[in-house]
Amino acid sequence: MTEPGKTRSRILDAAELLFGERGLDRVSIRDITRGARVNLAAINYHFGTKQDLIAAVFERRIVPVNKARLAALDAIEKSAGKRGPKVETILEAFIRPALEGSEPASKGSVAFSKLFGRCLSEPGPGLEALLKRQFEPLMDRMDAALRKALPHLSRSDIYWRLKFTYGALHHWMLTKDTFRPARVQSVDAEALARKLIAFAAAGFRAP
Amino acid sequence: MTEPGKTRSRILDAAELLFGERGLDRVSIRDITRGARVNLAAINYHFGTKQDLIAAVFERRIVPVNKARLAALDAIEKSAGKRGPKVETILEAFIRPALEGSEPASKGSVAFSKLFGRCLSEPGPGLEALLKRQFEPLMDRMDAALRKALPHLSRSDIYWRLKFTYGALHHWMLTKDTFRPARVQSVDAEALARKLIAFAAAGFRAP
DNA sequence: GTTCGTTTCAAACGCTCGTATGAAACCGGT
DNA sequence: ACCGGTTTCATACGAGCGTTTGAAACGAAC
Repeated sequence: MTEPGKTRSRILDAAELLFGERGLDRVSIRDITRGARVNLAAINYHFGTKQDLIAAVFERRIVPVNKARLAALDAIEKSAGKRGPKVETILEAFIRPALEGSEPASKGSVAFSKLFGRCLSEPGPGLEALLKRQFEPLMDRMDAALRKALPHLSRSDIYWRLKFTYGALHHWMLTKDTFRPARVQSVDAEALARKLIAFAAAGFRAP
Repeated sequence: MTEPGKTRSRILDAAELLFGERGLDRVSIRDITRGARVNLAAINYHFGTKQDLIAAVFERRIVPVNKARLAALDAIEKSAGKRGPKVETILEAFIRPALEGSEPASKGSVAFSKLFGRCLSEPGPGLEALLKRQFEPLMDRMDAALRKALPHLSRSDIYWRLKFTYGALHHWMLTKDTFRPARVQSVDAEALARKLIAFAAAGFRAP
């Protein structure tokens, strides 16, 4: 018998690792239970369907990331006072928690980054409702903050420029160093955040 | 017996449509042969493995797109003369053919857009060599053109800013209007290209 | 009509999948 | 010790998968 009380988290850890490495559909329930060293039926018992497990794996990471994003927005709005925060600061509140949430000092780090990129690009049937619930408040807050920072920009332009920004972010999280030529050095999340914030802030300020 | 001589292209069309709609792994060989109204063994006969079929589906679209990109780069370099083309023009040469290639006046249009976004974000084992072959010359040309247009930028910065740009492009092609709020109007490829070029050109010019 | 290479066909192979089931084990409360 | 709810277990179910195989059909050349 597996060590009691740990089955659930072992499944979540193994699933996260494998889903990150190989994608959601190329990982079977048996792969996960093998990796977690638990019985096959444990997934059904603890989570229900594979789709439910996917949602649980994702949710345990995205919820704290988006909470941190909202908290960061609160903090920057509070300390900016009447004029509101600058574009760079707003983008940082959006980008940094995602990158930090995907790079804890654990071995799940690369896995979650890829999983994050994957699930946010192609949620699949089970995740769309979860994503909508999770992201609508955050996107409304981002929209409001960016409108204040860039009052001449239409909401439509804000939407599209924000979509380009998170498209680039998700793409990086998913692909990391794929196809990077040898002449370009790899970057960590910190450096990537700086580069993306500079790029996107300039893009937001485009005429 | 299926109408002779058409089997191969019927398979390619059906596969493209289904891979685009549902992703590579969620579409079985039987789904494709059902959609194409051909015999199950036809895929093995004409293409070999499923992986080989994926590569063939993708290759028949990406090759003309990248050819058009290189031709567009040729044309703008020729007509710009000594000073070289502007960043916007370079980005247009990169972005527009991809969007045009994915929106022919056929019913495969949305399918290829998603397939393009998907394969370029996560190629999978069979496609990496093809992608490398297809993209290395293009990326070298883009690098050279952008260096000329922005001589103060390091090659590293050019690489990362280009990655953000195509990350955003691929993300849009894959997700289109997912999560777009009702207050924002949908855009066609033409309008998207204009917006992304403006955004990215400003991002390239960031300090 | 015959031959031969190509193409299509029906069926099989060997395997894996996600989900479900009933029994056994566990643990805490009485 | 007994009970009951929870958890783990081994196994089965029903279905589907990608690949292969040998025969039949086809079409062009002689």
